[in-house]
Amino acid sequence: MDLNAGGSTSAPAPPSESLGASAETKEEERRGKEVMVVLVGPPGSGKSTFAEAVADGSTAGRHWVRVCQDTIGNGKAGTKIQCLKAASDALKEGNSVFIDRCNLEREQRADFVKLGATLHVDVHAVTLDLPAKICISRAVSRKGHEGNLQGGKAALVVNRMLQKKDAPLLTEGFSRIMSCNDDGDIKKAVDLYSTLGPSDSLPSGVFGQKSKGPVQVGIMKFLKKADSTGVEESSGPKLTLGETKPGQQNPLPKQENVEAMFSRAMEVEKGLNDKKKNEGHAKESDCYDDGSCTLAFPSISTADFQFDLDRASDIIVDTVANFLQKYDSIRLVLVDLSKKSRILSLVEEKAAKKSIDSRRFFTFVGDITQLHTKGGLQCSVIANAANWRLKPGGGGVNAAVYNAAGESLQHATKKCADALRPGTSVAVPLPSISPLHQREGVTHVIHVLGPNMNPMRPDYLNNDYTRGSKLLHEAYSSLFENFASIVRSHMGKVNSESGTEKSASGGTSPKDTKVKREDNHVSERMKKYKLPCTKANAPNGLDNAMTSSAVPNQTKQGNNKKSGVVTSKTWGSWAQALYELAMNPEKYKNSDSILETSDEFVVLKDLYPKAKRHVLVISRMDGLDSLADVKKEHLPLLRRMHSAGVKWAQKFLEEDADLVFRLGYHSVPSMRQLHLHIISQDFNSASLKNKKHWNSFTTSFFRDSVDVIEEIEQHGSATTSSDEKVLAMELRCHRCRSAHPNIPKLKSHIANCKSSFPSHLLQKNSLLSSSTMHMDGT
DNA sequence: GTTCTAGAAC
DNA sequence: GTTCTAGAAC
Repeated sequence: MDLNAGGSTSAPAPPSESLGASAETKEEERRGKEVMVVLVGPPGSGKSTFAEAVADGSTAGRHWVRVCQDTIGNGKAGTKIQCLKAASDALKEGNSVFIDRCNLEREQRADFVKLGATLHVDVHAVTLDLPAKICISRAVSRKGHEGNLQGGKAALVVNRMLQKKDAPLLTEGFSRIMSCNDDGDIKKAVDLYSTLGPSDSLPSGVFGQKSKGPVQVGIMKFLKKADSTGVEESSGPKLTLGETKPGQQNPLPKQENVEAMFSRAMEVEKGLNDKKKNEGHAKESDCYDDGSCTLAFPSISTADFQFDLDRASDIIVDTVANFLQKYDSIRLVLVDLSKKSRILSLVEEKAAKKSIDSRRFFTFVGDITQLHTKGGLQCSVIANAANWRLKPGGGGVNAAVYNAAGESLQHATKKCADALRPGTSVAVPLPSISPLHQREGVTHVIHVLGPNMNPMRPDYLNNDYTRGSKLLHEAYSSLFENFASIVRSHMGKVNSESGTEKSASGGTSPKDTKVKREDNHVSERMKKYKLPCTKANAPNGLDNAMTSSAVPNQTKQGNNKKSGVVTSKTWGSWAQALYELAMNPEKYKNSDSILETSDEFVVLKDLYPKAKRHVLVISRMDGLDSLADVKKEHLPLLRRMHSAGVKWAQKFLEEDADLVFRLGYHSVPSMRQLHLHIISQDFNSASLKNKKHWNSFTTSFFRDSVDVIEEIEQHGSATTSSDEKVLAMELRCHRCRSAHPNIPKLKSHIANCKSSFPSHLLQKNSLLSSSTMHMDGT
């Protein structure tokens, strides 16, 4: 690492003012050569040693003053204000200063930077960026430390401090930032400052920072991740900013200078990236040429669904930026028919503002079904603004895509999904017989359903833009992830010959990790539920995204007929496990978790039991998702589910007579498919972890089975008055009602609380214990 | 529903 | 430093 690169320039005096060479102007002249060096580093990083070494070893006639907060109060630790005063005085007297305090947080440094600006002196940051271990061991072992920070206390403090560390940035107002990563760097920095003559100045910019440094990261974020472009460590003055001509003083960067620096820095980085790309990523341009990595998509929801264009354009730019950051070698094109399209111009404007790489995301005016033949743009994947039935017709993009693709798209779509929920998408491989495939080279169509703000269309959101924006965000994310999944499998095929893991994954290693994690997550869940992996639910790294969107809410037809298939409540993919089990219990008959199966219900041990005994009686009726769906006609079912629950409680009581059981439903369940909880009231379980868990079983959120049945008998439906607010309530013991500050404390309380249960539970037949069982004979 | 994690509280 | 929670992601 060449800390000296850029040269410490031996500078002749700047041209002085020609008029009135008074003492004052001489003072002015002299100013600008003083420098304030803000040392940044935790205790033990060697700040004092650094400052002393320069002050003592200065060979060029510059006078250095060390301002040390640990000694500033008559040899004892003082305040920041004292330091500021001392620094100010020293600078005014023509000295240069070292600010010898930790200065790890931006806020801590800000006042010094400000002081420098006021006095028109350069402010440098020198970061002593040694491994935490070293700092701790030095801080721990030192004796007689000025600030009395040594021993075990020091380790604690160093660790705490490092957690809050903000690396210095040019934008804070530093004209020069220098990082020392080891003792060698420190020595070079000490030499550099020691040999700095009274009228010398050092070049501005960032020096000696590893690639993780803040400036680089910021730029990389715009242009590409450091790891993927392989830009080497920025040793030396990559950013030769504010070139200091001999003799020219080096003023603090003003805001516009800083901006100029950044844009230049970005150019430097960009050049490097381009170079790298040309050298090592020739595939990328191939990939764009054959269109295999390009997705063309229309603006979702902004036409017939009347979504606000301004909001939509924000969401597009936002999701695109996120997506491009996550993946390399992928290109996105927003397409609209009209040249005057407002959404295109809004998106263009906002994308430019966000500095999104225009080679990887741009807008295109044309027909999305004729991009190749009419527009000369090759895109292997196009998105369709679909309707929820995934049917052809309607108008706009949907009609155009189905028309252009022919019947084979309908068949192919049907194989993948029956319907879509707003905010989701489904990728459909386009058969090669499709004219769209043959003529335009489109291999996949991804159907997307966005939120609807048009009262004449289904799932009207009534101007609820909170929900609408969320859904639109989800829609684009889902679309892009589906696209990434296609590209991955394409790349896998293309590169399968080379056989290396990296090439097979399309080089998107961060995402690979993520996919693997998801797989683990899914298989873990499968394992826990002991659901054998079938083709339908098998976790598959490449197709995961597609599978999960292709199997949305309704996996079976005729579901929930009463409301026309799509219910108001949407269920995430994770919420489908009970439904899947209820519909196909035979698939899981070998599972230990299933205690009983009948035509009407399945009894399952809860896989994350919240008490010693916790089982679910799951209705098998398709379309009965939760208590809200229950009507009088379901009463016989509810009674039989209740009886089954009582039977199992009885069985458990035979094994442990101390248990007490409660049977009931969650007002708003997290898992789809009506299920009755049978849970022992000890709540002694490691799976009971949070407030929501506790309150869902001990507040009005838990609806006793007996009450539910009675209510439906009387009113025809169960009240849903108790909403999810009660889940956030304070933690109270379910027996004595005492309040507890957190879950661990609550749990230790309930382990010992012997109070009787609240009378309202005792009076009803809500609780089942060995004594009540005997009395009731049930 | 769980897991993960940032950050608040201690 | 640890413990705990709340929110996001899945």
